[in-house]
Amino acid sequence: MAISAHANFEPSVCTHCAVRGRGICEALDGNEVCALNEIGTRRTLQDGEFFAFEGDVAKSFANVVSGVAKLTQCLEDGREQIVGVLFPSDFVNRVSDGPNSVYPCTVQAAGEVNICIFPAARFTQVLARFPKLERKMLEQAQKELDTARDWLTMLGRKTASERVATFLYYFATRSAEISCKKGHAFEMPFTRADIADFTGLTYETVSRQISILRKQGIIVSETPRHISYVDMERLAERSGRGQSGR
Amino acid sequence: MAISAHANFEPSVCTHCAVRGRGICEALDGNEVCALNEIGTRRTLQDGEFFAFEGDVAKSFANVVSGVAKLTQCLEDGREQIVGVLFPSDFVNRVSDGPNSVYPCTVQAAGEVNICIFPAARFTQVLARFPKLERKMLEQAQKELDTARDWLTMLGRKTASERVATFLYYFATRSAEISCKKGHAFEMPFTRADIADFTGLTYETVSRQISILRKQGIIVSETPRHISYVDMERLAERSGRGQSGR
DNA sequence: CGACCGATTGATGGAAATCAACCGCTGTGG
DNA sequence: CCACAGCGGTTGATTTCCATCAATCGGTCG
Repeated sequence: MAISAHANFEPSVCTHCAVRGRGICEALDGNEVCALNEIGTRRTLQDGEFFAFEGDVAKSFANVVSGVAKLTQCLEDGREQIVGVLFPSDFVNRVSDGPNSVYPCTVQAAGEVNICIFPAARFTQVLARFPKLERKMLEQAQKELDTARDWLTMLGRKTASERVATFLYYFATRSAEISCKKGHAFEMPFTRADIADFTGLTYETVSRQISILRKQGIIVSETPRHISYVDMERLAERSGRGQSGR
Repeated sequence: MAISAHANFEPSVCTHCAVRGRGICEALDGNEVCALNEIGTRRTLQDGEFFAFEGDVAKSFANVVSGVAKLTQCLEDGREQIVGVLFPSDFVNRVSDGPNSVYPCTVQAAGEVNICIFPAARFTQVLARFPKLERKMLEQAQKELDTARDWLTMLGRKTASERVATFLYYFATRSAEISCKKGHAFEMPFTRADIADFTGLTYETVSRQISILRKQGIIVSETPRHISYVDMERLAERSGRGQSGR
């Protein structure tokens, strides 16, 4: 007997996955997501562990399930820049130019990160079967592009204090989206040096700017990496654009 | 009689179009491209003319046919940053989030620009018929993202002289790709102020850095906006990354 | 012709980098 | 068990690179 379109064969690992309803998996129904589950494997990255290196051939793609990862680029003398941040449901891939395309940046865990890994070749086959998946990836790529462009404006035109405010606003916003909690308190997996690599500053300057925000009561933090309160209103003012946490 | 799959109904305006073999149109064969031609209209933008404004609802998309356009973002006090450059075959669109999505940045002609305009709603219908088109757009979005990320590293971590070298290397490379000419001479539609908005510097600093490159013989230019020779090798060295003109 | 714009170059100032000292915490080995 | 090394973070002193302010030039257009 043919499988009914309404029978639900969704794997339980997917049903219980924190990002089932977001990101690329959202595009597929219970039966379709089987195809992804069949080729996907779960893995945990420890703090600082790398998933991929800039210039390596992209043999596998990955969906972030929990935690935060940074995308970085380096200049040959070691100067480093964070060019992207992956939150749960964000997808690392490289479908652009054939099977031998390389990662344009390094992917490194900031804190513990759970990912769902897909072999690139097999993912590409699945992709060919589900146009909905491709549409979802296009939408994600355009959102990432919007974000990257906001950061270009930050790096090109904002002052040190605006940059740090922009970073904190962005991180608080995304953290709240992910955790679905109100109140904008969050755990920060980034060190001061990471924030410096994000904002194009030095870690000393970042530290000073955060101290100022703390003294002004715009943020409250007991330890450097735990933010217990964020005045989003005033942070937005200081970030140089009404809504520029995007 | 049914139309043969091999009959060629490609409109002559497409056949003779400078970007027929590149960008999104490349994805479609002669018959398929009819669908785009039916909804597309040609238009010429004069130097400085705007195609779209940041925050406007994206009612139409456009393919650049000739010339160069800049994508810019502003802070409310007027500080400006160029966040993208459109060369022939680059496509302006916003499929991400429904029919009421807004342009994330302003699109402005730098010099005379020819574009092929598509009403957003009708383009979306055509898109639904041709998955190949969507794939092409995904590839383009990922390439734009790669470019934007390279620029993040430029703005976050490079010195003034490296930034100007990076800009010139990028522009010379893309100009050569488009014109398919060897020798890396090119007409520069950007003013010093535009280059400043690209590199996150002031126009005075840009002018000084270009003067230095001229004195060192790395570039030769009779008038400020015409570059008659570029030593790509030495320019790449000065740009801070072996291949970072991308 | 004079006004204006884009560009160049010089003089000066300031924001952030660099250099440096020190604190608290963690982990480790004598 | 304590000494101490190492790391992340904070804060102060000094330097530097680029922004700012300013003067001038050549070309174009009304």
